Amino acid sequence: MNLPPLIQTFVLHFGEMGSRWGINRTVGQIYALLFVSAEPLCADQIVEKLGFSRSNVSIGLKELQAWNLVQLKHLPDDRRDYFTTPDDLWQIVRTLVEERKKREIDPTLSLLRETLLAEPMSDEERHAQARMREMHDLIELLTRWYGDMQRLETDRLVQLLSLGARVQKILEMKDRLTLLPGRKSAATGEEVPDDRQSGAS
Amino acid sequence: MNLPPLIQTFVLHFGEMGSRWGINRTVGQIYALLFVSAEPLCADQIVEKLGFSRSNVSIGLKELQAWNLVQLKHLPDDRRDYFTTPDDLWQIVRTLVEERKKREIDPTLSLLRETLLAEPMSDEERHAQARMREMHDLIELLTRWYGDMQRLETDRLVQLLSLGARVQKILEMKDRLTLLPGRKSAATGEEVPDDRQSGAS
DNA sequence: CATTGATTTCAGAAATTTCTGAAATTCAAG
DNA sequence: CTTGAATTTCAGAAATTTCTGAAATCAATG
Repeated sequence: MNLPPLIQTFVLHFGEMGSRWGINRTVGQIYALLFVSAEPLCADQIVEKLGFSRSNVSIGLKELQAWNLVQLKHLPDDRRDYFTTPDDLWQIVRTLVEERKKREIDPTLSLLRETLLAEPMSDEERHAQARMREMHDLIELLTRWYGDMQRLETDRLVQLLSLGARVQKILEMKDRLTLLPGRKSAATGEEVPDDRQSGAS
Repeated sequence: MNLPPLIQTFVLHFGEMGSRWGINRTVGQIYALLFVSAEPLCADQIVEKLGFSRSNVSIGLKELQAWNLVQLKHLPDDRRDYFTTPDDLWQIVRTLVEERKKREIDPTLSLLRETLLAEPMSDEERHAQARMREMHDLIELLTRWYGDMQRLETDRLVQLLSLGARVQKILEMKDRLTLLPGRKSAATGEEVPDDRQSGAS
């Protein structure tokens, strides 16, 4: 491995982490390297820096492409493919979550839905089914929430995340508003009379 | 494998999913089985139902205990350990997230913090460090947010999740309130200087 | 349409992970 | 203590995953 120490540390760490996430070490390291590199790299440069075999790098890059985690660039007068990660970290996070959802959550939801249609043949199965329904509902709640967040613009999302627990206060305010008779909930967004005086102070 | 079809499907699926999550198939299956079982099970019952070797089950259970994912029960006049999963699914989710954070996020944050202290020796390292800082800040934002959510009572959390994108409307309302000069934010009840974090993008 | 260089494929080697059965350990009760 | 049921440990077997180098494929260029 042929890297400045700071970068090497980072690359090795991501290799390790990758393997805990079901991503193989090589792929994790390649990604980490691309992530910190100022310029796009081609396969041979990666071979040179990480010391894997050419074919291994090739397969790793293909996997990263399958996950939509890298972008292809081309330099003029050079037909090699050069790879980078998106500059925008939020974009990376979105992609990561999206792909994991596609591969893990969605199939699980389908399986649960199917299983819930079956007629239980025993108390044992009846109980299992009840449990699966709980899981199904919870995953669906989370998924729906995630879908909503995914759609927000990054700035809004960051704003919301930064708010953290303080959003709690807003919910309490919403409750107060909701309690006022003859009004619709501000939170549900149906008809909020534009009256900024009401909840506050 | 000695299970009603409905349960078997579920157990096998979770075995597969487990392996994508860096959890081995056996452990995933044991967990799934415990999850849908009405009664606590002891190691031998698991052996009987899943057909693994006794020692394999023993190791799997130990791993689940290390993850805090199972509870121990004892029956009167029986010194075998019986295992269950918590009834409350939200508790399960909390534990899962907590443990993954402990094993994956926290070490990564430490590594990033350390790396950011080093003096870069080249432009290459300087760029890498800038990138790592972005990552560090983003993870910290997410972690902090997660900490806040973790602390909410389940009911509040569910309420918040159910709200989904509609929370957006509330933020807009908050903005309107905030814009009025010389006022305290109705939302947070505190003085409102600008939002703390401006994000890592 | 042949040449050249880049890239991918693939079969087997190497490494890692998982699994097993036998032996060792633990611990409550006699 | 001893006994015996329950559990854990551990060394090696089995299975799976990762990695390699050689050969095949592809695609731009003269």
